[in-house]
Amino acid sequence: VSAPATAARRLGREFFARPALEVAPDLIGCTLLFDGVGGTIVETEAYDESEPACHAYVGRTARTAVLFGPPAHAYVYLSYGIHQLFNFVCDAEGHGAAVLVRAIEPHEGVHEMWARRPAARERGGLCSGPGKLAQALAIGPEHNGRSVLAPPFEVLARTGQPPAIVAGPRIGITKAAELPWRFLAAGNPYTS
DNA sequence: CCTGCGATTTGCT
DNA sequence: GCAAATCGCAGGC
Repeated sequence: VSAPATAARRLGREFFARPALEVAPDLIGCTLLFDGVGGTIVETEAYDESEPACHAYVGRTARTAVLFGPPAHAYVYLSYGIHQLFNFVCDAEGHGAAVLVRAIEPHEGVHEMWARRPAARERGGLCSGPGKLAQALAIGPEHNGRSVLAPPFEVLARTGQPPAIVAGPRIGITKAAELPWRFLAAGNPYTS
């Protein structure tokens, strides 16, 4: 992937300055790179302050401040005391919303991913889950609040035809579990 | 292959 | 004090 070719595909702030429910399916098929390591986004979930599964539901706190900040920034937090989860902050500044990236199809820097995730048994397990993804790309709490429009982040628009997308309920939540706000690339084997 | 459980920390009640 | 946007391993079939 040459630098001039990727520069033209780079997503801008306006892409993320929309409701998370619009951004989440639009991200399927886009490319996420962190320090040159990453691949094609194949699974996302939308979260919005209007529903209780979203951390922003409780209002602005020290933890959720980033969610209410400007869009196109990273929201990274610790889940179950062990796993880092990476989200794109979405919607207008002042509105708490985000899209969780749950899985990518590995393309760039696959060797680094294997080094960081020796527990993965096959290529399909490198980035097939939000915790795995953050570990494979070496995204951590130090990146919370960072802009995704500048290095080490690089987010690229898809090329070619839009992929087939299927929606379903979000994973691992107990509140608002009925909302079909999870989006997957149809038939893709690199999902969680 | 599939199911069940422990890990480990933070934020909010 | 407890629940949490998960993962990997052990053990059983």
